[in-house]
Amino acid sequence: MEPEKILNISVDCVVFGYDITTKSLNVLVIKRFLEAEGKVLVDDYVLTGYHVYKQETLDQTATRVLKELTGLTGQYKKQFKAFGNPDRLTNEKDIIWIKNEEFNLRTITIAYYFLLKTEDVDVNKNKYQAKWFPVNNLPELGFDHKKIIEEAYEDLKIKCLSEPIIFKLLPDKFTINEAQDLYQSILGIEIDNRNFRRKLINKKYIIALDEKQVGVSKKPAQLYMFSLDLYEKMFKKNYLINI
Amino acid sequence: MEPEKILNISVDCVVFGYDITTKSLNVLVIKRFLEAEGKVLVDDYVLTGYHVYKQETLDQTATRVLKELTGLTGQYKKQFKAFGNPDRLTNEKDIIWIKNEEFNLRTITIAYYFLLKTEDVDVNKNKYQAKWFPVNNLPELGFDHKKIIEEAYEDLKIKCLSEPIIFKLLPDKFTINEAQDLYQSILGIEIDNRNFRRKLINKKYIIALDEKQVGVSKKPAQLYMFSLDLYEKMFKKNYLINI
DNA sequence: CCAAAAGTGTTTAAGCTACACCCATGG
DNA sequence: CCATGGGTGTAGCTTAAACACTTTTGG
Repeated sequence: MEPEKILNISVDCVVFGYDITTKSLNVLVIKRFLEAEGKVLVDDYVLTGYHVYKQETLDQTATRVLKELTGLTGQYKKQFKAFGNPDRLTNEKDIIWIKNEEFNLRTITIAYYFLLKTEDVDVNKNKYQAKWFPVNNLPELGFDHKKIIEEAYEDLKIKCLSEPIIFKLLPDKFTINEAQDLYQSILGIEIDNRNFRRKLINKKYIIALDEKQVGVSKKPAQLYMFSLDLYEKMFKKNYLINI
Repeated sequence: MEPEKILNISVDCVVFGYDITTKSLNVLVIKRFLEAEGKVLVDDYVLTGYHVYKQETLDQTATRVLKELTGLTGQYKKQFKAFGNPDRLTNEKDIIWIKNEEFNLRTITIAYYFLLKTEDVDVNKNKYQAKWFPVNNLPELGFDHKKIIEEAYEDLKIKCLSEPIIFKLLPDKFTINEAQDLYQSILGIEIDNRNFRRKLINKKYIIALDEKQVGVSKKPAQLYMFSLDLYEKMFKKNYLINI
């Protein structure tokens, strides 16, 4: 039996997945479709989310929602904002949709984002018809979910500059150029390869492995890994005022 | 008549006030006191907060709570986190207290912080018995409010390094040394006066006024102001990766 | 004239920016 | 042998960090 739900509080999850082959930062959304008397009433996408259970923390709700959607656990997650405007679920389509759901029209949602790799999710046999879209080319989205995604993306852009979270989006073993491509995708900028290389390789917590890429046509690149252990050991808060 | 409340969703406000004379970053809290049969049951402090009304945004709730407490409007505010652990209101004292209030035991709170000057609040004739405490020397606090304050403070520490929010804590006209003292209070560090001075004075949006301090014994210092207008005009996002 | 706080310069080191070509590999 | 992406070095400039004494003013 399902635990008791809090009907007016939900968690919504912005699942960011990086596709290393297409160099695309994507968001995982699910299909929302409803028809009646042969007419399509609702046909768009939404974020995955769910009510908070009476006996769980918000973090637990987020973890549960991600697992239900993707089967994954232990991924990087961050609570970034609560959305609670009175009109956030009151577009025409949303109201039609909510009629079919056990949903309070005045629901506040606590939004999280997750960082993972697109390849870790098997969207083909997904019961929610989950689908990846590039964060810069989103489909029509229900509720206020476009806004939620945009704010998650802004938070991610800022956070990736000061914390080593990009490695959550990369495979354990990656090349310098892959890391550069990722930054370029997230930030939408061009980075000088020589400067970026030097910067990364000089970090003691970026470890060159005794391994190179295999199975690539052309010159295989040196593989590196990120050591969270070393990062935390040498981490020193710097109070650089930069206003 | 009071608007309809959402009984399980509240907003709590961490009001930071800087006291320029004592160089202390303070938090405004209100008294919580209850006795029965001559015995003191509850005697501590809490943040100000209130239920969200059915027809208002979360930001509006926060603004309303601050106005109710201080009479002030238009102060800098930031929503920084939602707190929703199932056990966050279940300490012994909290349960006693909640019996007297129209409060759901499973309430989720959206926490905001405000930045202002202690002198802008008249605590003496405050009906909530509001009181300032240094953020590093807080009294006993009810609910999970100690944790909320600590997380607000952490957010403020990070944010003041990259955004010109300290000027919300200073008078319109301030001296360089006052700004330095403020940074030192917030961050708990010592800053070299010559380096700090040069840094600030070189900013085009820090404007030297044709005015000096008056009424001070000893040498009166040059007054400056912060121009938000100029700041925004010259603001250029820099994508410095610093991991 | 004295106490107190304001204000001032220089040197060194680190790190960012800009910039163009050769190399190694697999096919 | 060639196409492709991997990999490399330097010089100039900006900015941070470290450091101690003089000046101005009100009382």
